[in-house]
Amino acid sequence: MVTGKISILLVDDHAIVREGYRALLKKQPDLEVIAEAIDGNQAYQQYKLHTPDVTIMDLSLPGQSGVETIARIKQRNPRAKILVFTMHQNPRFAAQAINAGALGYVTKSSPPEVLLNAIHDVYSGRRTLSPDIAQALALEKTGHETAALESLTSREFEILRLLAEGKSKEEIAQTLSISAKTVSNCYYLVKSKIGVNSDIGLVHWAIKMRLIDIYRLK
Amino acid sequence: MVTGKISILLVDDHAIVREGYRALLKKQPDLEVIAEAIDGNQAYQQYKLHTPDVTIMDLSLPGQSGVETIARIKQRNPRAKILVFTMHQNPRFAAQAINAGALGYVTKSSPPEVLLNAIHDVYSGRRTLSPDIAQALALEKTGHETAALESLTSREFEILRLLAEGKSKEEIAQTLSISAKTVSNCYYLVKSKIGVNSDIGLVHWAIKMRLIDIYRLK
DNA sequence: GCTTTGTCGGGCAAATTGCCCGTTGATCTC
DNA sequence: GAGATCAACGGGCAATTTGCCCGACAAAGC
Repeated sequence: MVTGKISILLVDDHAIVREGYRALLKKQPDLEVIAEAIDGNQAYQQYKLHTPDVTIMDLSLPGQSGVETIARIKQRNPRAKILVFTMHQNPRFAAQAINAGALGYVTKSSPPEVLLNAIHDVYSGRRTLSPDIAQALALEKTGHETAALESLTSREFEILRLLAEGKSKEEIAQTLSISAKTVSNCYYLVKSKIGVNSDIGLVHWAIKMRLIDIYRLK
Repeated sequence: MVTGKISILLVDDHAIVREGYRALLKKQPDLEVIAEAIDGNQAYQQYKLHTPDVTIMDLSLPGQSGVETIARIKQRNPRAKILVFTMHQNPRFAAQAINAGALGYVTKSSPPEVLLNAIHDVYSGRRTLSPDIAQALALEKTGHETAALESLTSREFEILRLLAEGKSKEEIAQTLSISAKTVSNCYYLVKSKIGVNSDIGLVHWAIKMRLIDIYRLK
């Protein structure tokens, strides 16, 4: 950048949050917000247009999800530096975002300094997690219910999530291009692995494990 | 107030959002933030201390929920003017908040002017809803979801709740001293009445309708 | 009176589950 | 590089559950 400042693309659908960003970042002489977006598509377009040094992104966006948007941006530019800034304290969300290519993950309940530090970390290519998420991820490893979760293969996990979200086995079979029978078998394995014996138990488990966001259903 | 300004208590657990509020409200000569709180308890204490003209409150707070906090404040001072400002676009949340005593409900995706207008409305004792919520509530009245809920008989309702909580049909049959077959038939009727065709859909529906409290399960 | 409505259950074909199996291909190991 | 392991896939089939029908009975409404 000619200015020597770190250029930032902000992605958040809440006006008040963008207002907060501007107020906060304006005080920082080395940071400059060069563009904003309110959903995943806009974010991608703005990214293409400006190629900012750092993209700060919320995960709950209207339409295309934050995780999908991260993946899209990373596909275009694998060196894109993306910092997730979200209200979700669920370590699974963090894991998903990082897998999709985010370099950092900070929760909105963090103090402003944590965000500012994270921006600099991410700009320098360093991975960064806010303390609450780091702790949650560490604690999650020790819980016994998560033992079950980790025994699931990625395919099982995927199918479990789709089922818990309410997709039918046929829909899943179609979207994944596999037979309904495989979905059914996989479902059976998942239920025995997580120790439930009904669809309803499965949904409860998925909710307790925060695999699905019940407020975003339909 | 001696200042002649509208005094405001801000309740939100996200630092960036409070930052946004300050930046936004600072531009308004007639509004003044006199206190902030990051959870329900603090909100109540600050309310007692300052008795602000208007309390702006998020619903998702750590610990005690926003709705409970509203009720507590209203219990102390029934004339308290509370404006809910939250990300939740679910009209059921709005209905709950209003029942608890909130005077207004604005979503965080609303433009800043909507929030500012709402503050003035609430200060003047007028009920106010952001357009998206007003529309959703209006639609909900006519929507067949609540119609379905009201078409259920008390027995069906009871069985639906037990099922959604994860009880098996045999357990329900035993506790209600009826045959499992009757539970099954009832279940069938309920599903057709509420318009779902799977156990999972039923749980989702029950959650959306707040029939069960998922965080209180086991 | 008579009709409606809620609760209760039987019956039975169709669909689904529970649990087994084998095949493939990738990765790991010795 | 031969052999073991394991994820992903899907077939088979008995046992269960479902979807959707039916009728019985009692209470409430006109």
